[in-house]
Amino acid sequence: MKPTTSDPGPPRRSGRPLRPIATRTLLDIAARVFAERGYDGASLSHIAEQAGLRKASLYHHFPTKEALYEAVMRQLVGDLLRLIHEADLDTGDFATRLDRLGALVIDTFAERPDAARLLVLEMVAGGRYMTGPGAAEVQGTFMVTAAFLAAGMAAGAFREQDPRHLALTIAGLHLYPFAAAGVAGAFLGRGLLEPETIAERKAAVLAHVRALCLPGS
Amino acid sequence: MKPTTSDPGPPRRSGRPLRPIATRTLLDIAARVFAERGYDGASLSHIAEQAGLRKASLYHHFPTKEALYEAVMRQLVGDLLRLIHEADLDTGDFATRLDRLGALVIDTFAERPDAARLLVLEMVAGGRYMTGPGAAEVQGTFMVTAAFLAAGMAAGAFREQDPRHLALTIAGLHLYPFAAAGVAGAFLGRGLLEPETIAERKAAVLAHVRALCLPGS
DNA sequence: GTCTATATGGCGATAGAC
DNA sequence: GTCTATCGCCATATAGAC
Repeated sequence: MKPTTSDPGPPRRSGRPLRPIATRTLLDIAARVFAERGYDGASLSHIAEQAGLRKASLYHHFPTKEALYEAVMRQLVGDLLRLIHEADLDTGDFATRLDRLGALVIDTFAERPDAARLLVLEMVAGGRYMTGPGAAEVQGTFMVTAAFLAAGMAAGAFREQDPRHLALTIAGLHLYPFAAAGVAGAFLGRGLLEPETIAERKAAVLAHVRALCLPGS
Repeated sequence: MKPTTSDPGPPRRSGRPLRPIATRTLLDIAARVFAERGYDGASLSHIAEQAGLRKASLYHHFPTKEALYEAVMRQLVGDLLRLIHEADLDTGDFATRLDRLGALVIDTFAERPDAARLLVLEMVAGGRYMTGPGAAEVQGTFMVTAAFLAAGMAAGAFREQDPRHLALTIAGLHLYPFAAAGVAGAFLGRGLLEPETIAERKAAVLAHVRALCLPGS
């Protein structure tokens, strides 16, 4: 039945690269798949397929699935922290800095839809990265945020309240709708990531954060 | 060391029940495991082990893993919706009803830590249940919330704003800290589910929601 | 740097004894 | 209603050709 000689198999001949792939490209594709299906639900076969190569070829770039995932998370968190540092959040009055930070976060999640999903999946279910290499970064980000809010209160610019719970609340109202973009979009009747919806959401979030922080009008 | 005579294999001899398990107990255990590891990460072996029986025995209670998961989600959503209906949220002025609803949600998540995790995991990653039997319930809950907020605005009790984005924000500030209870507790320096922390969080959330909804002090 | 082919293990699910 | 035993499949990971 089968040609007994060689039968090179279904897809294509072996041999040379044809089209080598950049590790950075691989990371972006893997990030998308991990964000869509979670760590356990994302198979290397599927990631490889999305990247246009074979599962075994992934092992040339990363030694294990865990290592690939950790690289994805490391790059994501690194990008986000760099972004925050580049925006100068130390100038201007407290209300202005509040607006700038909020707009920056919304724009970032709008441009990288996987970011909120990956972060929330990590914090909720996994801790594959956060309980480990990323723990310090996450705790640090919360601490910095709480410190900023406390400073605003001490300066009399923000209403007096528990800065840690305020930080948790602000994180939640930012992260959740983008992490659950599908559900949110269905509720809004229009994709959350469409430009008009993004603009709506940004205006709403800035107003919400102001209402939470600034003294009564 | 061990009685050498029979050595019936690792766990215990075959045969009769010894201790039959209630399906409701099984659902609670499965809910905990699904909440901790996600759908794909939760193996039937592990669920069975937690329940004190063998993997194959689960198939007497549920025909497939999907069916078990759907039963878990159905019970969870049912419990939550029943709870909301039992609390009479149609009496009192708008500010009071806002407080009652907030306190109810916090108390619920405090008592059932898996609830927020499962809901967020569903909305973020899966949609195994929500894109299907549960879609209507979730959308309906958002609609009802938005309608309540809009009614408060029309009555002049709440500040005029987009009720849909306000509903998303309130959902996020409620859900996220409980869904990410581990991260939140590490940041707060004390477990989020300890009674003192719960009381703190409840007071903060009620104040936050009031600040978002009520006109400037 | 990508491929084919394969090793090994855990998964969901089934059969049938007790 | 639970058990032991097993099936078939797909997962991660490895070996080695080109």
